[in-house]
Amino acid sequence: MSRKRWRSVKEIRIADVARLAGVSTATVSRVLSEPGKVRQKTHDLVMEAVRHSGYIPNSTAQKLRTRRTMNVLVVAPRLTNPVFAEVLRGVDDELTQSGYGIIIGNLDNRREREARYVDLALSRQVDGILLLTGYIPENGTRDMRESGLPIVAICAAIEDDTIPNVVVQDREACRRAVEYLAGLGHRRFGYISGTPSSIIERERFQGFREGIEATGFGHTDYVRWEGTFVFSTGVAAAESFLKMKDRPTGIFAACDESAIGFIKRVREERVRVPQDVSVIGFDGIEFADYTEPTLTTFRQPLHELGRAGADVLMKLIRNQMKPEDWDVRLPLTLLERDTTGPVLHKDYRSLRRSTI
Amino acid sequence: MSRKRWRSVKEIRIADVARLAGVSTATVSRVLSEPGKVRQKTHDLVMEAVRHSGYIPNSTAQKLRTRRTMNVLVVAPRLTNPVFAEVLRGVDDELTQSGYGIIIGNLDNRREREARYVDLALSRQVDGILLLTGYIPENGTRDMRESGLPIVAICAAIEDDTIPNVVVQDREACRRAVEYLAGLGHRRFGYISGTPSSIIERERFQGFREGIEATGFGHTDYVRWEGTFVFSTGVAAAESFLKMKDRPTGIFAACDESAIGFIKRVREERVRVPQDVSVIGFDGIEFADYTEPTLTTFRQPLHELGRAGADVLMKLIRNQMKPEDWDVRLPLTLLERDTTGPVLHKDYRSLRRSTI
DNA sequence: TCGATTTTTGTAATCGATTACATCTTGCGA
DNA sequence: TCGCAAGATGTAATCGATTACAAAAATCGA
Repeated sequence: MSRKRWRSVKEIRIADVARLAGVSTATVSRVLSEPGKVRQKTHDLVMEAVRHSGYIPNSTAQKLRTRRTMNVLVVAPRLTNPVFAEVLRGVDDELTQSGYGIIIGNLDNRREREARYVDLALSRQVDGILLLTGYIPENGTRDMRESGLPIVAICAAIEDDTIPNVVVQDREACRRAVEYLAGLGHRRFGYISGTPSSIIERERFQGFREGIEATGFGHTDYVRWEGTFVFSTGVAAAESFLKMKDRPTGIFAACDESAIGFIKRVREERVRVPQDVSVIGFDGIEFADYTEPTLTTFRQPLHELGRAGADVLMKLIRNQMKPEDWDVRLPLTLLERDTTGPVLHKDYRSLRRSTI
Repeated sequence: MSRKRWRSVKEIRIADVARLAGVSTATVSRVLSEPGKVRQKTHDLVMEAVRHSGYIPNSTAQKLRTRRTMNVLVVAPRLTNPVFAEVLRGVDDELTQSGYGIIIGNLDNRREREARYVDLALSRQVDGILLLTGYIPENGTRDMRESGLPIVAICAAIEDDTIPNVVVQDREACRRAVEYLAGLGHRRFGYISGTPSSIIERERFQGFREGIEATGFGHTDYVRWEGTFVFSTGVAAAESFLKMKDRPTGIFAACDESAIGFIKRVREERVRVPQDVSVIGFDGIEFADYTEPTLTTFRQPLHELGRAGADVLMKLIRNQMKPEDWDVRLPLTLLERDTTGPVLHKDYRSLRRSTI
């Protein structure tokens, strides 16, 4: 098997172009980056040389000299999570348009991975940082703030005066979720949690509890199942649910995946959704519209969240930030679909008889 | 609202450390990158200065001098596709371990976006390229090969002697899919396609047809529904299916999403899966295990694919490539789940007798 | 046409590291 | 103690662009 070897491309430098056009490197540089500063005739001469030689500036040299890398670091807990993937898409849309590149920092839910990205920031490989983590990564000695680079938090808020937050109104939405279930007649609730240590989870649970209190039944009758933001958490919650005598009838899951896992498992045991138990999710991932029954959930404006976060970051990089733009909180939309419905039985005893 | 402004971090350069330690910059550089080349005493002196000053080398300057960027460009058709997200995870695992960073090139299914990444390659912002696209991106004038950088194709093969392919045995798997359905007694088949212009789709359809021919019934009795690699393609195929008089009983979808879309839609019309129609998908995304019924599908070793691709690329970058490693074709695994079953329909009773 | 002013272009310093080569130390054997 | 090789460190060139400043050319009015 004889393969061609990599073409060893002769690298064309700005000096080569200058020689070809019979001008200095300064002039070539100006033609390429300062429009209108060079006489038309010279300009054409240089452009001809550029075209002819196929010259493309070495971006590393540019970066060194200008101190701008035109790259942004995006740190996310897990890229295979459709929520982050979609946010990243929004970020990408916005940044690409302005000529910025994206370096991804995928933690894959392992915190030890964050150190690497702190170093990356400290060694000035990027002009700014987008955090989807809800906390400031550190490497044991130092944290990302010490890079002096602009940082913006998306998805999960960070409590730090120097860091703008671009997030959704989770807490309000979670409260509304409970109110919605209560409005359908539900009185006993279940909460399927996300990763307990995460800011997002804390916000959502807080909202859930506020909702419970707001129902005004004078008591907080709910079960809480702990887990992480994955399918299997819902399955585990379902196992626990199935063993209960007095099952809750209104379940709120902190993410769509666990809602889906829950539904799948309980249906296997012939529990009907929504007749026997109503389930409401959170996120609005595309997949939630393809389950059976289709999932009632709150849709996050994920793409918009990414765009807005990137926009704020770029303003910060360019020093065009106005204080009133700092914090953004986008609303969520309730998608009323088929996993929620009115309580059909006033008394749990009769419910059980009719189901089994 | 008074916010703290970004700390203006004073940048510490190698010269500062050298002065602090009372040595030359050359020595500092050697301490940091050539272990054992500097006398222990000097070494400790320098390290103390480094620690004390919190020095981290400016990576842009390093890149310029060493001509190594330690970055890799990964071009993918669409990042919100769970298949690519998972492959990217594998790539990330492997590259991160070796100190490489990832710059993402998300085409978002829009080919006009590829130009940007060609320029990025030509301006030497990366040391190598991983293509998940199945073709060589170009910017109108030049294509990525002209960067002279090592390129590796994953997921979708590229026919170019200079580019190693790290892919799966799609064609074989697709053939087996048909054989599997045929083995269950199916004689009329349906094929739900992916994006027709993509290499992946062509490979899979080719395999499907080979499978049909291999059944040896002397005819090719199948319907083909065109679409792209998304849920809605399956829904559209289902609409067409539902209108047919002589419906096929064995459906093969070129990806899990469209299989899921198909199943959801036909079940809405009380078509039973697998009693009335068997469906088999392709990819093995996590979600396929949470549908109802759970989806029979071929699992791609996605994570492994990413790792292997990254591994080949790094070998190429380091010039350690042995020709026999060039092409990798990983096998797929059939996950027999609940959307496939024997033909039950009475018209086929005779067939069943003869086959089973 | 001349000189002053403005515009265009060139020269060389600069960004911050690495590294070839030169020079200085050290260690060791005679 | 001296000489020489090996080892450690320093000096300065280098990577490839941008840009401050200097110099040259063009423009314009008198």
